[in-house]
Amino acid sequence: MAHSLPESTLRTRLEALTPNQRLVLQELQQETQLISAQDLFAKLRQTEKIGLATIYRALETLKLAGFIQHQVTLSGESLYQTLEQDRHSLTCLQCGESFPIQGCPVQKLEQDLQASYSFRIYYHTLEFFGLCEPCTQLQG
Amino acid sequence: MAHSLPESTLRTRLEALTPNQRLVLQELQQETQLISAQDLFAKLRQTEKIGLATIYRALETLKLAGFIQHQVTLSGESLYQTLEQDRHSLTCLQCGESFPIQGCPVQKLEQDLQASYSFRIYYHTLEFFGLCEPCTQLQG
DNA sequence: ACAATAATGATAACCATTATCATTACATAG
DNA sequence: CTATGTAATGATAATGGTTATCATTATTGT
Repeated sequence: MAHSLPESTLRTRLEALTPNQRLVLQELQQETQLISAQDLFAKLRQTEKIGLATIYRALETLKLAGFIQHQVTLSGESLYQTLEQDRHSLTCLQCGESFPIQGCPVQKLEQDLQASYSFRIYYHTLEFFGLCEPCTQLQG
Repeated sequence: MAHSLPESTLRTRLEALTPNQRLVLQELQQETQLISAQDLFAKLRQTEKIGLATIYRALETLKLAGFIQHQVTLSGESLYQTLEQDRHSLTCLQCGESFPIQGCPVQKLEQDLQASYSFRIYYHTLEFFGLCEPCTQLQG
């Protein structure tokens, strides 16, 4: 994972979260793929009394606290995952489908940048775009 | 650059563009940083009679034709640049400011993926997020 | 228990992007 | 050169995920 904070620091950060924020974090930790705020809302709403605005606010807080990362799809929707998950994918420009890739090759680079830019890096996004096999067939 | 198509293919692709699409491409080639569709519109509109919708359509066409790439900022705005430019940056989650980084370390990886995934890769996005020096001072 | 502060939920507002549609430019056949 | 189907264009309405607003409820510290 990107961060290796002392255990005590992590506990402090976790305890600083509100119940709802913890709820959102727990749900994210269980997801097997990136998820949008709207979908998160739909899932949590089944069992909890929680508003959509609270979801968005929790995501913002968790992001600034270094728990989760955030990226925006080509269609403009925001997707979230925990820092530990660090998943990346290939996305087709034509049909929009995404194909996950294995492993993350940017860890080393992230450390190098950290040192040379005096910038506290929390996470990175790395996505590839092009045409998937079927769409390649269709339009050269 | 990501693509090295034969010169003749490039010429064919260029000739297939409409005047407005060429206009947008030329403006993008002159930019020193990523630019939004709205800003592109504001600039071109100074000297040309061109509608905002045409800008968006041109960007879509140029993207699918392999001339330009597209990424979405955390605030939801789309930014464009040519494939050759291939610029990346560090962005502060707090104040939103972006700091360009030198060089692109993903070229090699892109080729490897190309081979193993049967997916025609046009471009990638690689962005780093965290806190800039000033914002780090402010909130630990 | 009480005041001060933070969090929450419902919903209105925002705004970049997309869809619509009438109009204009272009290409090809005759 | 003109007719006719096709593609591109511009203006603007519609869309939809996200953010701002504000009254209400929980939480914290005294």
